[in-house]
Amino acid sequence: MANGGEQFGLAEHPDPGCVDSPEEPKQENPSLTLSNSPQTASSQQGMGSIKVVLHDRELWTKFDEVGTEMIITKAGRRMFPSYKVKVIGLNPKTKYILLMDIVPGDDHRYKFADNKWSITGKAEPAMPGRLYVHPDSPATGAHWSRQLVSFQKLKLTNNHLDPFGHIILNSMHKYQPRLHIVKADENNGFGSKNTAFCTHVFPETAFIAVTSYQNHKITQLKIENNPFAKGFRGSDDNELHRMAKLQGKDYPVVPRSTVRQRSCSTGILSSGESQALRGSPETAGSPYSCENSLNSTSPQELLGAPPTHYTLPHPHLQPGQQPQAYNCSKRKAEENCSSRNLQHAYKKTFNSGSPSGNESYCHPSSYPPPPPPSGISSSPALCLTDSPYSSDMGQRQACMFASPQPRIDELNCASWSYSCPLTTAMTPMEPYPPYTPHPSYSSSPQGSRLSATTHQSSPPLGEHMGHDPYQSSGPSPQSSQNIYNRQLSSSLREYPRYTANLSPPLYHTLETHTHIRCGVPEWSAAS
DNA sequence: TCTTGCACATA
DNA sequence: CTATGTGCAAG
Repeated sequence: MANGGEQFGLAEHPDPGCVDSPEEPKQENPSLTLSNSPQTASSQQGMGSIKVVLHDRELWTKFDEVGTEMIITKAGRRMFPSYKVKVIGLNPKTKYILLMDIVPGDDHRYKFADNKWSITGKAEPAMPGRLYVHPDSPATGAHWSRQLVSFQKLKLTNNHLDPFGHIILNSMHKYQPRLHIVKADENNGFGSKNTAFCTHVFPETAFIAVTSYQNHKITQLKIENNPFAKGFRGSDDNELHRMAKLQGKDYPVVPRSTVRQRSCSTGILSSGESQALRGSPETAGSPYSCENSLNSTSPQELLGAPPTHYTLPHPHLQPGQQPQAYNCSKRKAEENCSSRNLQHAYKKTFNSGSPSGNESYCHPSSYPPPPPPSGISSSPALCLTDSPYSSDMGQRQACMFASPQPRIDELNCASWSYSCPLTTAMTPMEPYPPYTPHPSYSSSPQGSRLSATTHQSSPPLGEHMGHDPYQSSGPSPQSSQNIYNRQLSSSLREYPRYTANLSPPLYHTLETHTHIRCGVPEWSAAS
């Protein structure tokens, strides 16, 4: 993000067709899915035609230009702007699970000094990532398409022992939210082999987690745009009154009607000084997405799944990226991706290199991925299973898992994270210590919500990206980004023990190591 | 840096 | 009305 300016600077559209243009009137950025391999499984799966548009992209862009910060608290704090998307192209009758996770944007620790963000060291070991399953999941394509899909209730916490299923993050670290759409059709249940899913990343939603705001510009943007912070808005007069009140003086309050909010306007940022300048309209568009469908059934395979770690392209750095979606469908490892299979398919980013480049990645599903050289790859996998718990029998649980990294810390994390049942199964396969399953907490009555953990590891940034480049042929994405895929496990298993625990709200966490790299060296915020 | 209680806001 | 989400400032 922050760094922005770069990416946007020019908005070139690499693909005409694909993306949204910067100027689009609204914020819709269609993600494009383009499918690379339409005919492949993906198309069959129907995941290839899915487009995701980030709602209120302009607002996100305003924050991003300054260097978005999200407060994290022990109790859990919502994100603002809220992550809401419009999903297009789903099969109306097919059921899907929509979920989010938030992965490290890089492996740096940041500090805010001299009115700007800079790297101050290496990131802490990633916390176990958790998944936030949209409460409506699973639901039909018709349902999801009917209105905006809001992840507004998702909460962020800095409590590594959080019992509520909130997404755990480290303060002063950069993160990238991701949206995953998993096909949950009955005929294609999680357990089945062909579970397909696609991932969408909007680079403009990247942020640095903080316990208190660092950049005053961000504070102002939050106050101006978040209805719950309306109490802090006000005309100057109001400000004075408010201040006075705080000091114990009670003066009549002036109507603050005058708040100045800006609408989200134009893509250009208004904030006057936006610093960076990224004006990038482009981002809006679509994220890159990839689809996958897996066949692998065995846990092992799952585990073995390719590490998908992908790194994100630096969004920020690259100028004109256009959002595009990539689809990768992998049925079998052999198929599409097979060649690719590099074992790890991951996307690489080239940030520096090609401005417009984008890549998509496919992951081979079937091969166990050799760990990336750097060792850091992350390979999250998704697994879905039907859960008995869900209110609806049919509900499924979704979990992401990835092979853990060898790190101790992570291991530890794993221990406290809730693990998905599948995990267990998988564990054996994994190179690293297994996850221990943990009871899930349920917070919501409905069961629809699951949380999983993903472990993130931090890879060496630069390097591992490079390695295998597997690039996708696709068009280059612009703003949104990439996607990676992972496998889904087909097995449906039930784990009795979990059952009990899983109460209605199911939170499952699995660990996955994923690491996204956005490489931005610095976010400069600007200013 | 982070936590806590507060006033003020939404829903 | 209640419950909950905000940033602030004090600790």
